[in-house]
Amino acid sequence: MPIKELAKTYDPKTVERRMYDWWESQGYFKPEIAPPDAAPFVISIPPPNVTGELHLGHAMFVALEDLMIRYHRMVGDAALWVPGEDHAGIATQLQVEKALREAGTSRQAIGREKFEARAWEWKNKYGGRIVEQLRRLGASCDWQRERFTLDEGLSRAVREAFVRLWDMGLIYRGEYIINWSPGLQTAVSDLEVEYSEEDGTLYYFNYPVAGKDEVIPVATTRPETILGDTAVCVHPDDERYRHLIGETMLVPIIKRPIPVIHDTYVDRAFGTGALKITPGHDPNDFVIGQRHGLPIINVMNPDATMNVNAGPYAGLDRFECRKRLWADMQAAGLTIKTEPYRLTVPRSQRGGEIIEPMVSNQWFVKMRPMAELGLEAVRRGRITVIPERFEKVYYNWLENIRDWCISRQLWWGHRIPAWYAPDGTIFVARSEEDAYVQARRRLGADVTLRQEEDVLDTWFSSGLWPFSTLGWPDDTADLRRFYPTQVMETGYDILFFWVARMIMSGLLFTNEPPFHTVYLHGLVRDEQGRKMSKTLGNVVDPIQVMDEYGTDALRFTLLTGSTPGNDMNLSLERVAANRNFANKLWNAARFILGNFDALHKSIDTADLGRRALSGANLAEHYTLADGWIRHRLSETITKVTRFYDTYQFGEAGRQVYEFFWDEFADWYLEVAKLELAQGGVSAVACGATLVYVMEQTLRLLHPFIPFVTEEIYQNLKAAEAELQLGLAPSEGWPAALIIAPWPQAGPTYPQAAEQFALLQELIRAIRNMRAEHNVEPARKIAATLQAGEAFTLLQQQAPIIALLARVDPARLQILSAAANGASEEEAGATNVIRGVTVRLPLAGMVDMERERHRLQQEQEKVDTEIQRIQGLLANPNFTGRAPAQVVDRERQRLSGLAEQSQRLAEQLARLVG
RNA sequence: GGGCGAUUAGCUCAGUUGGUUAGAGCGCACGGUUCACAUCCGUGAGGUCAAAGGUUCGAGUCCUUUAUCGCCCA
Repeated sequence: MPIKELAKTYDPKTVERRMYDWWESQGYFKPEIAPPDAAPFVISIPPPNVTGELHLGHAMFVALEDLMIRYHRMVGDAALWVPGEDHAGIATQLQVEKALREAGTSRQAIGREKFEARAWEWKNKYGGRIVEQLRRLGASCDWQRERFTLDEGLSRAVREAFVRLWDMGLIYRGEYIINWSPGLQTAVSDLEVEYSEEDGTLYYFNYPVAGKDEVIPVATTRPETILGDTAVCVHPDDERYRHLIGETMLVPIIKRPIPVIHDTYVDRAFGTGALKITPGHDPNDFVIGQRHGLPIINVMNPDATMNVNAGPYAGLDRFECRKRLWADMQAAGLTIKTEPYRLTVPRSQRGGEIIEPMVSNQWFVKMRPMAELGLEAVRRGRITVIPERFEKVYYNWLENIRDWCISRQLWWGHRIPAWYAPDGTIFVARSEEDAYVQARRRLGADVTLRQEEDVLDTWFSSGLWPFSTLGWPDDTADLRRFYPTQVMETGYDILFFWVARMIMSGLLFTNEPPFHTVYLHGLVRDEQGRKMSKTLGNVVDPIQVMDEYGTDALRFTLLTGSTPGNDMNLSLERVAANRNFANKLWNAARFILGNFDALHKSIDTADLGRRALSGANLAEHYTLADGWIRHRLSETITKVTRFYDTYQFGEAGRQVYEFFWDEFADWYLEVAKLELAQGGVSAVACGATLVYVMEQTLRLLHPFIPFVTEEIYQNLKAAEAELQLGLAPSEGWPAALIIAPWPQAGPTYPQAAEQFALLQELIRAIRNMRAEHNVEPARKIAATLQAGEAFTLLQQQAPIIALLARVDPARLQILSAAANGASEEEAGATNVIRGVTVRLPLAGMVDMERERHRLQQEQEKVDTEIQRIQGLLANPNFTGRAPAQVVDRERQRLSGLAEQSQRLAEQLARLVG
């Protein structure tokens, strides 16, 4: 019966889409495929911007989260990955506005309602794109549970949360200094402002005292704010100015009178030792202003032009105003000097425009009480952060948290559920109806309400994500079964923006931490460690990488090349190497499948009923190599599972990689060629081992590289079933690898492992000697092994040695220790491996002088090591304090080395003599 | 100003309770058309683990100081 032959190389393009669609159609992404009593394992996706483009940050989180989800699915948990997207207020609004501009209109021209309609159109048009791209990465999300922050359910959650916060007194509205983005014409939160050190100018000038011939010199970096000054402040103990406290000053040019006040906040040594106070446009001045009951004057319009309070400068842009005002002050003789100055400029995280601190009427969340909850949860270990060091960062931020400005002057977002009565009374309610009910009760039946125009910060809704996506505030079945979630995996750059806020709101609204573990990954940078940016032109597009190398290669690279919390420099060479790994798996499978027909015959001719093939019956027929590779597989399963369970995914991946390539492919497969060719029972045992190890390794790798592993698995399964080889796993072939049970470590074969290791060393030694002496690779040579205790072992395994070291089987002599060198007459290369002396009689090919030198060097190395260990063992501190295991190991090494040294000495003596 | 991270082979990176002779991929050198794979195979070279000090029987790993680069907070 012919079985389907695999292509010579693995081609991701023909597999990925088909496989993903199949998985999804089978319902494998749904938690319901696990038994109803299975423990849930839930991750809420970090919702990407609905109109965004896939970047490597997305690829990173998908790789990590999909790995965890797939692992837990295989472990048998009810794995649920809740997908969804974020409406990303500012970003999306900007895109829609840009489109409107291109169409020759504007948001203001079409009005709020039409704008919102356009934004939804935009969302529907481009929103599918990012989702498609997540699928492309292999994300095994339950798409039937997909949510969007602006959908009806989540909007309801937002209103509910807002109302509850208001009722608890944790939301307030008022005039405070906030960060104003003139370009976007909205307030932004503290987190959305970045500070950059830049070269600027410090302007020194004299503040004239009204009615006197005195002045107070002050300095500022922003002269235009002079127009909003409401005081000059000096230190109470400052001899220079003390006598002027209480005097009235005149604001330059506009000549508005303001007082001289005193406050110990002033640093006498800095600048002139006197401060101008602008409560309307400086956060520190705002605080001083409050302390002293100073009036607040706002001198700017929302677009950062000067307003009527700026008198003659009204209408000018702030920077133009700065120039003109300074020039006018110069003319008036008020200026002293200017000097270059390094200043800290607040810039918008989005777009980088200069942020203006401005007093404005906004909505705020009082953070202290919530922060306490958030701190407690982590302090008491209800939430663990990986890596741990970010806990400190988290504490530090929450301990110094400031109130959160949540209102945005945008149209795309959750409109704040607050209504104003004509008299200014605020009614916060879950719906307009509710607001009216409240209002009518207070203000009479004919009251009319106007809803707040502002929308909420996008992060307000994101903060509810882990529970709002599961149905909160309703007590849904999903919420009961899947909340709290288990792991929150995301980039460390949004620890404050998002993670901390989810923790706080989860604790406040659901009384539970929304997840027990926070796993933070780092940024993906370019090969030189630079941040990827469009302007630098070093952006790597994950789609292109997947096109070229396959999704699995990209995933494996991201997963094995990074450690939690650390940035990663992505190297395309590494992606290529991992593509090669996928191909290696593919070809190993191809080899195994290619032998199925022969195996079929072996089974028929071997004196074994097919039913007797499995398990213990076959174990009797395992060869040394079978025992060895099965032993190594068991060890690998144990180790790798431990790494998965402790979030050391990179190490887990590397371990399987090395096991598969360096041990299974490089050694076992080579041995298998021999066994299979011989036929009979041992061939059958070999076939069983091949299938078993291959299949188990595919399981270990599936969470990393789902596509190639599933494709191979399906081929293996189909071929085996067709030929009825009886080599299926004991519990049968699961329908798909994605739902196959996670491997359990099988029996170990320590003796086989040790013996095979000796074989490997011997074979490597022979290969090494061949290479050193330039023996043509194809040439079969003679070899003598003086085996010592390993005599029986080596005799039995002689065919393997012959094959892998390319020794002529007829001229491979294996001698017991007693029998001494039958081929002494021949000069040759020699080496000693553990107790075994290897001699290659390479007549005429060996430079005896060089050989002697090499042996001497070898012996020196061994002797140095012997001395080191002898010293160690002679130290009572070591033997007394080191664990017995460690001491024992050293003792064993010493005896091995001693023997090796002795043998080397013998060889040297022979050469000399 | 406070805090954190990085510094390991030419390059990109691993190295998690301190325990043999510090690893991988790529690159490099030499050699290979062995019927799974040249996206491959074999062999090899290459590291005072940033520097100094300390703890310890034992330090890439823990502590202190310093240097360089980067990030976060103020």
